Amino acid sequence: MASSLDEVARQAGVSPATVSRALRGVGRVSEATRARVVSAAAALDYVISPAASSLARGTTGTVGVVVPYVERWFFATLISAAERVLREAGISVLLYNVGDQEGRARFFHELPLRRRVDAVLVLSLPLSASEVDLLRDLAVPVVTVGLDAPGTDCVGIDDHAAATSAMRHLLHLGHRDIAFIGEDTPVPLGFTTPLRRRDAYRDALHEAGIADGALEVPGGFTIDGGERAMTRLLSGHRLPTAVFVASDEMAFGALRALRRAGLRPGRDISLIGFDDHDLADVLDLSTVAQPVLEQGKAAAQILLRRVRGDPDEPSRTVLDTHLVLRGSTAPQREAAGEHD
Amino acid sequence: MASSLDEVARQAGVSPATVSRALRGVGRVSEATRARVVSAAAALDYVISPAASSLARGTTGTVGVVVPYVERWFFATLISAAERVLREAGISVLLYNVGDQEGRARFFHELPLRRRVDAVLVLSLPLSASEVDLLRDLAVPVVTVGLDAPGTDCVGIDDHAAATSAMRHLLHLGHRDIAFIGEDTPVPLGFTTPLRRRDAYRDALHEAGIADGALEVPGGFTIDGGERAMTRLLSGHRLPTAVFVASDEMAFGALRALRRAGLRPGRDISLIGFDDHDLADVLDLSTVAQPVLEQGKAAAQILLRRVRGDPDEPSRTVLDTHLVLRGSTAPQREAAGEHD
DNA sequence: CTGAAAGCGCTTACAG
DNA sequence: CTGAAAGCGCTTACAG
Repeated sequence: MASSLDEVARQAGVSPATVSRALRGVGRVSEATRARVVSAAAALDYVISPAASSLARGTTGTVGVVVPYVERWFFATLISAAERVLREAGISVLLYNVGDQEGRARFFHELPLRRRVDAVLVLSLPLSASEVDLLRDLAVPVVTVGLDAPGTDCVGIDDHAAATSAMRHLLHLGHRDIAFIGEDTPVPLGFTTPLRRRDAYRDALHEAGIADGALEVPGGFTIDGGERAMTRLLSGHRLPTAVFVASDEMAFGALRALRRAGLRPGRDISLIGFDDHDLADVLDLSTVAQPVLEQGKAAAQILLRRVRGDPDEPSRTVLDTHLVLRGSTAPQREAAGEHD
Repeated sequence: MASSLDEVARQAGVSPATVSRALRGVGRVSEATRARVVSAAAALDYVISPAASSLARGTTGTVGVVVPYVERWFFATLISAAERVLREAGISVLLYNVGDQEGRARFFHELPLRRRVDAVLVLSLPLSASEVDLLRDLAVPVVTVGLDAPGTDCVGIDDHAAATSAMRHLLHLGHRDIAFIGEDTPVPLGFTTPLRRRDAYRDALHEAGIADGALEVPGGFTIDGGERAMTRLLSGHRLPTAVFVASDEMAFGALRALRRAGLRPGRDISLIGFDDHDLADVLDLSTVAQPVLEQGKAAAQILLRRVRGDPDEPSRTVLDTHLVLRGSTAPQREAAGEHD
């Protein structure tokens, strides 16, 4: 097995150059010759050597996909959508999962992508300015999802508008005592998602004339973090009647905290999440739906265009979101919820 | 940028061969020479060309990870664990997500892995006999998780024993009318997981003297499939008092069906799943926990050993499972549940 | 310890 | 339309 192009050439009675052309469909090759080459290649079970081809051509037919947490639904779904588009285009996907600090530091230090890929897809991996520079030094197209990295093609949603719709929903239900579970730790440049959702929370309160009522708790965008945040809210001196949680997974954790406290979402306290996770429906969680598959797909398609040489200016693609109302949000009850 | 080994050689005043040796730490190179080479490489920001190196050496420093559904928690978690081990060992991971029929057919037809990887990791992708052969033709080590593919290193759990523990739990609680949601469609060779869990279900009933009480519904291992299956059970002429669901995600769907029917898990009907999904706790679902991260990690470590030339016979690694009891299972109530 | 040389398996102008 | 030749950037016996 593993016969070479030269063997195919010998078998077909032509030169290696002709085999190369015939098999890739480039240059002028007579139909008869092409047929001979193709059947010789088939007979020998010939497979091109990607390394040799890559060395000679200078491109790799491979892209790098960088992601912080494959194991989380959001990222796994993005990967799934992107990988599909790329695979169907005959492009291989190198996966780098670098959510933890050291993994990420090492990734940017060693940059295993160097000379290995034709393009890079960064999926909601917070990037510092110097990290953006490092990626740019790769000298290949970079497409990002959920970031604002200068010089890259950006795919995302309007986080502020989406979060605002969640807040308006709660306000329309009569809630005025609304808490926010999100992230307030300083985040790397360009990863504005948590901040935008928080700003929308603040702005909505402000707009409703209850700006001084802001109650924000960090949840770290994990299930456990969401649970801790909600537990903190439950043990605070002021119990909100509703909570806007910046991600569904944090909201799942919050639901667990409620269950443990014997409280029923919707009835005792309203909860709205963000994402429309696969399981939001199972948990009866109201949420802001964002098109995750579509974002992964769009990003991959842009990447394909870039790999094929599209010279346009960096693009910005903003996809739509919408509210999905379920049992976890309900009108504020007249009597209850007044703790202060 | 992208300087070559030759430039480093010139800069360091040595031959390319010496640079190659010095940088990779093979062969005899004097300390002084090595230092000169290293600093020249650093000064030139030299990065080896993977393609050239791979072509010259015949290995790729890359492994292929094949998986049916990245977007599902179980697979995403396996990937995460395996990718980490491999990345930390300096090995790149090519991801192939081929759950759908066509994608999978095309994958095995084109075998994009050929000449591209040093080894393959197959994560719970049902393989037919001919597919196993195709992988073997790759002539690289193959490690599998959750399969019984001959000639490969297998990592997994004892599905029969694990499922038996779930059944025993239900039987101990006094349930005798126990249904099973799993998969009964013919599955490809070697993917015995669904069958083993089903067999354990049947065997347990048999052992308990209620063999004629088997009630099996297919759920396709998806959330929606689980919901449909449970809905079917709920509309059947015989309502079980407990259900063993062969995966947590199907159980989540089943929970949704229960909620829609106004039934409460644990009180009205007992439910036990399989996996201990991240969200099983949030949903208060009793389940059989299997060590997913550990399986991914173990598989990757075996893969590493193989890549490094371990000539041992194919190995079989079986990891432990354990019951996790939560609110979705409860004792059979004396009066209720008698429908037939 | 170090270098010259061949070779890994393709691709691509350049001729014809 | 087809071929000879150089080149892509490493690695590895083989000498010394």
